[in-house]
Amino acid sequence: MNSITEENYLKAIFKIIEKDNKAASTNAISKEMQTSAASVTDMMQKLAAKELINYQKYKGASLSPEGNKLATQLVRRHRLWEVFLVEQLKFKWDEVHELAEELEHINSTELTNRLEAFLGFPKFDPHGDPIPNVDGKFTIRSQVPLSKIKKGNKCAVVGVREHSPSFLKFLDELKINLGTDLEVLEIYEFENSVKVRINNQDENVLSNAVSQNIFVKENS
Amino acid sequence: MNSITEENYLKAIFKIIEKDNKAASTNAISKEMQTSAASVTDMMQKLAAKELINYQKYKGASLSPEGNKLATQLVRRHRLWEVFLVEQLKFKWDEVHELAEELEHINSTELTNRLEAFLGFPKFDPHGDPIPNVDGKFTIRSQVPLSKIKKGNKCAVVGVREHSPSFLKFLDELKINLGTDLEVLEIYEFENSVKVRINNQDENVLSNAVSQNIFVKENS
DNA sequence: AATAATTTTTAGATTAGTCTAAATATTTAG
DNA sequence: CTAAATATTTAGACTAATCTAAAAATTATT
Repeated sequence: MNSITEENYLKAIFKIIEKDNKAASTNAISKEMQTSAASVTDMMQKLAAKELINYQKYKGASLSPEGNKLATQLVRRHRLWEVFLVEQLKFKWDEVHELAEELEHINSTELTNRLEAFLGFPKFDPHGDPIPNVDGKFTIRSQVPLSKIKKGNKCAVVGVREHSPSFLKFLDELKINLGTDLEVLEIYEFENSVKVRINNQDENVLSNAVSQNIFVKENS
Repeated sequence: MNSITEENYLKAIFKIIEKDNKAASTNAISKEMQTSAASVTDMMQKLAAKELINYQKYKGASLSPEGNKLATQLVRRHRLWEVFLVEQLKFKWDEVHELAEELEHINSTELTNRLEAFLGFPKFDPHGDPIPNVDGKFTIRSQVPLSKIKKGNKCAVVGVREHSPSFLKFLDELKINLGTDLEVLEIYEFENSVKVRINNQDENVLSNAVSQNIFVKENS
C-alpha cells in the first residue's frame, strides 16, 4: 500500500507534467508540495524503488505506467467528490478543493464507482475539468481561452484554468459560472481587455489576466 | 490540531467507557486499538498533556469535556457517513464500517452539517445506533434484547448489539433487518433459543447468542 | 500479609516523513 | 569555456507513532 504522502507526491508529479509536458524537477515538486527539496529527493528515491516513477538523479521524475494509473485514480476520486459536494451538498465551487483533497485518499474502488453511478456518471467536475472514467480515460472537449475569441462572437464558459478561491469568487461576482453565455463586444488595445455581455444581460470589462483563465466553447 | 491517531484513541476510550462504565484501562485500549500497551501509555500521556483525557498512572483514562466533545463528533460523523453509504450509495449494512472509519476523520463541521441536512437529519444509523446532533445530544429510545421478549409477544427490530459483518450477513440470511417485525412463538429451555415468526412469514429458531444481540421495541 | 500473577510503565530502538546545512552537479553568462 | 549562479543531493538530526524487553506497580490468591 501507498501512504497518503506518497499519493500526494504522485499527484504533484502528475499535475506538473500535465502543465509543463516534461519531467517534473525536484524544485517544481517541492514548490507544489510545499516541502524542502531534500524531502523531495528522499521521496523520489522511495517512489522509484517502488517503480511508481522514473527517476534519475538531477533529471527529474515522470510517472511509470503504474504511477500514472494511481495518479489518475486520485484525480478521478477528487473530481467525483467535488461534483458530490457542489451538486448534492450545495457547496460553492470555490469551497470544495480542500475537502476533495482529503476525500480522494479514501481508497476504495467500490466507493468510487458507486459514487460515480450515484452522481450519474458526470464527465466534468464543477470547474469544468474532465473526470477520468473507471478505465482512466478522460473526455476530451474543444476549448479555448476567452482571450482568443474574436470581437462579435458568442461562446459559453466550459472551464477555468486558474482554480484559486479568490479567482472563482471573483467570477461569482461577475455572475460567470460554468455554462454562462458570453458575447465578446469589444477588445481593447490596452492589455487586451475584453468587454463581454454576460448571459445576455450585464456588460463587463475583463482584464487579460481574467480572460486567459476562462475556457470557453465558441458557438457554432 | 489532533492527528488521526489521537482521534482514534479518543474514540477507543469513548467506546470502552460506554460499554464498561468505568475508566478505560491501558490493556482495554491496547486491545481495542490493536497496539501494544506501551504505545497506549505513551499516547495517554500525550492526550493528558493536551487535556483531552483524565489520566493517572495505573488508573486508566476517561474523557475530559473537550475530549468527550471530540469523540462525540467522531461518532456523529461516522454514523452520518454510514447512513449516506447505505441509503444513497446502496451499500449493505455489513459493508460500511471500515469506510466510515476513514470518512469520519475528515474534519469539517460544515461538511458534517451539510451531509446531515442532505440525509434529512437522521436520528439513527443503519445499525440502529443513535446519531448525535450538532450539539452532541443522542436520541434515546427504549429498546430491549430480543431474548427478553415473552412468548406470544410481538416486536420490531430497532438495532443490533454485535456489529461484525458475519453477524449482520447472518441476519440478512434470516431476512432480519432494521424495522423487521418479529413474533416470539416459542422459548425453548435448551439455551433459551427462541422460535420467531419474521415479518409474518418465515419461522426460524434463533440461539440465545443471536437473540441477545438483536435490540427490539415491544409492540404496545 | 506475603507472594504470585497480572497489568502498566519505562527504557531504548525503529520507521516515515520532515528539516537545515553542506557538498556536488548542472546550467547560464560573461 | 571557465566561473558564477542555480538546482539537486547527501549527511545528519528531529518528531510522531510504534515496538520489545525489562522494571515497577497493582491485584489476586493462598
